[in-house]
Amino acid sequence: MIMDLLLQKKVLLPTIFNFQECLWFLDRGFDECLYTVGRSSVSRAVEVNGCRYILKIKQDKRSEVRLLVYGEANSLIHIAGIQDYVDRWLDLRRDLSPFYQLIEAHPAFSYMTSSYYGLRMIGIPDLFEAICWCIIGQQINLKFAYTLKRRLVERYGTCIGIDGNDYWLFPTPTVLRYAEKETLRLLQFSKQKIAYLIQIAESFAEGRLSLDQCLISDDGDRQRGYLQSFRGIGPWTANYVMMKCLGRTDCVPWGDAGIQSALLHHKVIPHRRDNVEIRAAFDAFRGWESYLTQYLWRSLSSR
DNA sequence: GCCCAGGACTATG
DNA sequence: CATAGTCATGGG
Repeated sequence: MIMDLLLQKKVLLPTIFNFQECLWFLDRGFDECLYTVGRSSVSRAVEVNGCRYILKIKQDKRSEVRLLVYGEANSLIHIAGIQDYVDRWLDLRRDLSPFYQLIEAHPAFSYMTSSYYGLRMIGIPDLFEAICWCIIGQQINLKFAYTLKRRLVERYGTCIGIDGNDYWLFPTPTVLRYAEKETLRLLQFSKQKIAYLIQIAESFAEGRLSLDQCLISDDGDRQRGYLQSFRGIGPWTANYVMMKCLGRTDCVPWGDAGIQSALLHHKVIPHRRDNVEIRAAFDAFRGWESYLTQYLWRSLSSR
């Protein structure tokens, strides 16, 4: 496939924003297979309205951020959908000032407003990808989770090459629902996770599970209830998806091992699995729990 | 060898 | 309702 530069435009940035900080979180030293982080850019393949593109988001010397869209020559450009994808990926339509006021006032976390200044919620705009990523990552260490994701993507996803670089699209529900269980076992997925992934893929393919249905109601409890009605989606996954994909700022993936580690490091809780103390820690961030979670996860990796 | 990983589900009291 | 057992494998 020959990809041409179809469009180039300036990205409208919110006030509290630092592209380098976002880039750093996007990379974090893990073996990410769905995008490539460079010194001042990030690139990935996306599918919007059935058309495939390569997106490159790049910061230039004047620290302006530009979006470059590559695609097949003379193909349609679904710019609204692409823009929406980018906005949701880096949470660009959010005013973070209320969150910064809260965190600035916190004795243990106030340093984050300068150390991590401008870090946005790094989202997973595609719901199917978000849910699958959660199931993959349940109860295993992150490094192994990235290994499993790469195996899944390289076996069932779609590769798009441009300028000698390969970009991968996450597998579609239509493909994954017919994946052979024995093959997935060879890729070292557990039987449980194989069953979850295939059932989730079926639910998407048959229209029972979709972003639109998640967003029928704005009510968090309803969204959680809907998501948790699918096998493989528990409280942790539902809340993770609500913050990373549905754009909610008020969710906590309760039970998350990373949150426990971060709160322990900050001496905010005395020991892991102290649910009372953990809830108390989030109490001061009502409405912005998702962002506190994001910043706590950020604190787990150091430069 | 042991315990923990960015959990969820089932069985049992 | 609360708790224990199960799943899988890599990493420290």
